[in-house]
Amino acid sequence: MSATAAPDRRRAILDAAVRVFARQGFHACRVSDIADEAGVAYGLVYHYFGSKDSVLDTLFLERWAVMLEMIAEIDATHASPRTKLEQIASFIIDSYDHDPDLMKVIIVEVTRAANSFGQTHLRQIEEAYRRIAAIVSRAQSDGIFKAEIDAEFAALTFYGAIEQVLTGWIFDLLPRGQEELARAKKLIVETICGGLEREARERV
Amino acid sequence: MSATAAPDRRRAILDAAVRVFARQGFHACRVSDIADEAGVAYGLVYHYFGSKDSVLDTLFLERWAVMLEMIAEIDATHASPRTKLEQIASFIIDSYDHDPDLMKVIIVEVTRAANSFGQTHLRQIEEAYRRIAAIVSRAQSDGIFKAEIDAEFAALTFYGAIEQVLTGWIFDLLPRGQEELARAKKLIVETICGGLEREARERV
Amino acid sequence: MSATAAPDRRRAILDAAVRVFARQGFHACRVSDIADEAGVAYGLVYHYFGSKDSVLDTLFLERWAVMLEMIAEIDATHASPRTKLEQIASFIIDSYDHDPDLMKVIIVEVTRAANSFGQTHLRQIEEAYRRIAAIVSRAQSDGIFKAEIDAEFAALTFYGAIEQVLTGWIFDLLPRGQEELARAKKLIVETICGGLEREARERV
Amino acid sequence: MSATAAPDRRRAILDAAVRVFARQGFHACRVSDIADEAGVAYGLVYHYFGSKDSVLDTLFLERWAVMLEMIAEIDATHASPRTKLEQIASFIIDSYDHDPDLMKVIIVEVTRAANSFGQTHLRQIEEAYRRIAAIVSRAQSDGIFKAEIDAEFAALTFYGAIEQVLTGWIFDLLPRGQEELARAKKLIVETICGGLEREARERV
DNA sequence: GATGAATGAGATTTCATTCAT
DNA sequence: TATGAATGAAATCTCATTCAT
Repeated sequence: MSATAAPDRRRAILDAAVRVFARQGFHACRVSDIADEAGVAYGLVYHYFGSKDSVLDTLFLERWAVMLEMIAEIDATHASPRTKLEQIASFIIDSYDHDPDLMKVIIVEVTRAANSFGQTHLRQIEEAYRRIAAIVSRAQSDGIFKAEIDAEFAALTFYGAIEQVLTGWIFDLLPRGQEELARAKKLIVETICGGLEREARERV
Repeated sequence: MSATAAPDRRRAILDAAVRVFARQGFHACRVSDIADEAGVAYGLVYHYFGSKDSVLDTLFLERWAVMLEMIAEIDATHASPRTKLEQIASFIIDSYDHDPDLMKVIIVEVTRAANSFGQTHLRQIEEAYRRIAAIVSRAQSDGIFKAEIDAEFAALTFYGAIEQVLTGWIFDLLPRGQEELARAKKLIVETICGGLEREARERV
Repeated sequence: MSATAAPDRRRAILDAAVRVFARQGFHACRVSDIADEAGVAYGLVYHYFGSKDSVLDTLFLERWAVMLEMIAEIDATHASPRTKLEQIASFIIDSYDHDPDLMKVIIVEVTRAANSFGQTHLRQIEEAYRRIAAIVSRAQSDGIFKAEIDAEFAALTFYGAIEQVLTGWIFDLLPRGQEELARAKKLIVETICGGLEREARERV
Repeated sequence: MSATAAPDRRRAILDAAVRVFARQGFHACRVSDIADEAGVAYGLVYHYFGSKDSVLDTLFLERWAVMLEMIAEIDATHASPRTKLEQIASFIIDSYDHDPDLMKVIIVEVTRAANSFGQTHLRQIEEAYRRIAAIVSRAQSDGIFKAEIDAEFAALTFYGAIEQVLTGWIFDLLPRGQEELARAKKLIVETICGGLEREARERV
């Protein structure tokens, strides 16, 4: 660590891009908006990144790598399947809590626009599903999860539920406070693992 | 009424737009692509629609109205909550089966980009959640669904699961045949209503 | 005169055009604006007039012919030169009083934009100057007007003064009431014929 | 300071615009015509000016500011009212002599189209009238000009006369040589100040 | 590394005009 | 006469990207 902290302009550009993309949307913003927000010259964006797309790519890839790594770590523990899923949901929701703009950009501009973004992103996203599916799959082998629901399918359902709840917060369709976030972690997993229905014997 | 129906150019433009949006994406396509696909002159798109956005708007609003109507009808029956949810899932999946391009456009370009599209769309989307939530809510009052999971929240989870599965098909992350579609209807509902976990007493 | 007055659509279009041109300007208005204002279908404008330009042409030519005729009539009388000029100024100002929109259109869109409009208009406008110049010229021969000011030149000055005053009213740079209009007739002529300066012998 | 002055592209665009506007008219020319004439890329026009309108605005405002300044300076001297008016007429005619294209653009496209151009321009134009009116007004207080002709009114008349003569040159309705220009300066003022009529005692 | 003027392809949109009915 | 859907050339403006300094 040096006394004169060199200003990391590259980082500044990425951070500024998050704010700008979140505020205006990827398509609606101009490269100059990013430069202005970062307080750097126009051309510097092109010094560090080859294109506007590349800025978004970098943002996504950086963050998604962390998520993949995290899922792997969680899966390596000896926790129960439900606990593992809860940890994954927790991680994603905490990510949103910590940097809502970044998560908004990733969900709204990348995950949901996989169209425009080449196969690279799709493969990354798929990898996350695969890792979640692996957890489900093992739980099925262990007789903890029902065998009749495809693991891949269950993974999509699980991730889709989380993403939709995040989308609800992002677009103000759902109240969003510390308490709600904490509750959401439990409820998503309770819904997906335990189901909405009360067990037959519980019913009045 | 004549045997040879007058060509409805407005309709032709809308139908062409679905194909073009699905193929190239809303942002990547030009208005001339739509006109070419529809076999009409450039300006006619602007004769019937004020702008490129407005074409997408119309497409979404048209289809979404059908969905809202359908949910209302389903809710008006005396079926069980699980059956109602299954009918909703069936309808959406059948919609995809019947016109995958249109559903792709609605999911990829509108639902997931609610950002760019004003509050109008958000309100429409919200209305669908609300209607699903109403079904859940009643099931809770009736003691069929667990009371501890907010109905709004459950609705989001349910819809998110369906949308993600559709996204899986759209982006070829999931096999997509008649059998898969039929299975998906059951499985999504089984996951959300019954949960992934086997009931305790079933476990070995 | 018939009991069922046939609606003169051609006239209606011309009258509507005056209002629309005055309100929005020739370039800023669309042919459909004229049709709407006239309460006729789009294509009818093209039935009666070959083009948008032609509508303006017709308006100008119609009115300008009246003015040329009027100048000729005035010149044919035995009134004094000053009286003749005063009658011309009166006629123009009365025209404005009677139909300010039409005069606005003629001054703002034609007279002052002679550029865009071919030589036809220029020749018409020139003819008016020539007729005024003839009056001045004769007054010079008769020893009533100073001989050292070219008649052509004096005509331009005279007409320019009137047009500028009209412009002042049109753009609200000058108060515009019945009294002002009446006063203007006198003052323009007094300025041009008598001059702004008091005669030497009158000065204190 | 280098011998080879850096090319001022912004200036080049403005100068090119004058030529193009004068030649083709503001509405009839395209932005690309300006860029071509200036020898710069299309987009540079938009880099320096927000719009085509803004190019014309800049041209007008630049020149008009010079004129307002000049009137103020002339009025600050102790010359006679007639001399002051003659200096103003001289300045305007010299401006035309020096850059006929620019004056054509200002007269034909702005002054005479005050319609399209917001109130900003109208206020500028009005200010010129006001300054001329102030000169007249003082001459009236001093007993040199007739009191019965409103100063505002006289200013309009005076300016209108000059503008119409310029228009005569612009549209080739009047011969235009060095001699004619010099004569015009005298004659306009002689007309407006001294009047067209010979004084009674001079008449035969 | 850093700057921002310069480039120009390409997009949306407008609207005068045509024409089948 | 009268209609207005249909046409498509042309215009403005945007903005990602390049590049000389």
